[in-house]
Amino acid sequence: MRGRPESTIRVIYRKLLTAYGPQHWWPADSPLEVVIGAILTQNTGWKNVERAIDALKEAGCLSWHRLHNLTEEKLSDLIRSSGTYRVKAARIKAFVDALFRDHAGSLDAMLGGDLETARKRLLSIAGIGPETADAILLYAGGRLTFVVDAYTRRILRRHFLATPKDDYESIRQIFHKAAEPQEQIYNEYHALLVELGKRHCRPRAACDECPLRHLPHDPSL
DNA sequence: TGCCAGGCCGGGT
DNA sequence: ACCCGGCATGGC
Repeated sequence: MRGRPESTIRVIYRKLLTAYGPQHWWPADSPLEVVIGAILTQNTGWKNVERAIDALKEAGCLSWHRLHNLTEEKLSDLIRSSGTYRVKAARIKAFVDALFRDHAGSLDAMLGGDLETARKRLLSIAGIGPETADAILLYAGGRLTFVVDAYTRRILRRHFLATPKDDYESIRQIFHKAAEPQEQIYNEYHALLVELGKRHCRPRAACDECPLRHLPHDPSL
């Protein structure tokens, strides 16, 4: 007796995990580093972000209180290597300000409680959009919310699981409905999609070794 | 040597 | 409701 066919979303997860193995995300030593990294990596390669985090570490500024007391100008200097550094300094400041103003400096408090409520709190901070909010909730807070990035959208379109008119929320719901609802799975799945994206969803990338090449897809997407 | 990266915001149609 | 430019460094 055959059960209901496994959804393509689950098949993709299995294939990626087999091909690449566990990714051990988020690449950070603490929830604080996850938050800072999530903001710094906006439209920026991770290498540049690592440098900026190293500089913050070197300067002894990787604590909420230190960040809170640092001037925005000084902060922007330290994170220069991550690009768009004035914008990002303001965004980190806005986050830290909200953390102390509304949650007495407790990240657990900020990320706790009802999920959608916590998510809306983050989205109300200037510079925290849906992807950054979900990354913080999942990787710093251990909350069950799927992170959708540009690679994820592109991969789903390639495999006819989404169309160009599907927005962030609709793609997020595709995963919430089809993937196994476990934090560990969401954690690994997003990381695996990024790995796939880096290897096969860039200009000049070859598809002949793509782990998903045997699934129905449109190579031109 | 250009083009691009694990977005987000604000202004113009 | 979309669409687009700005933000900016370092890697490939």
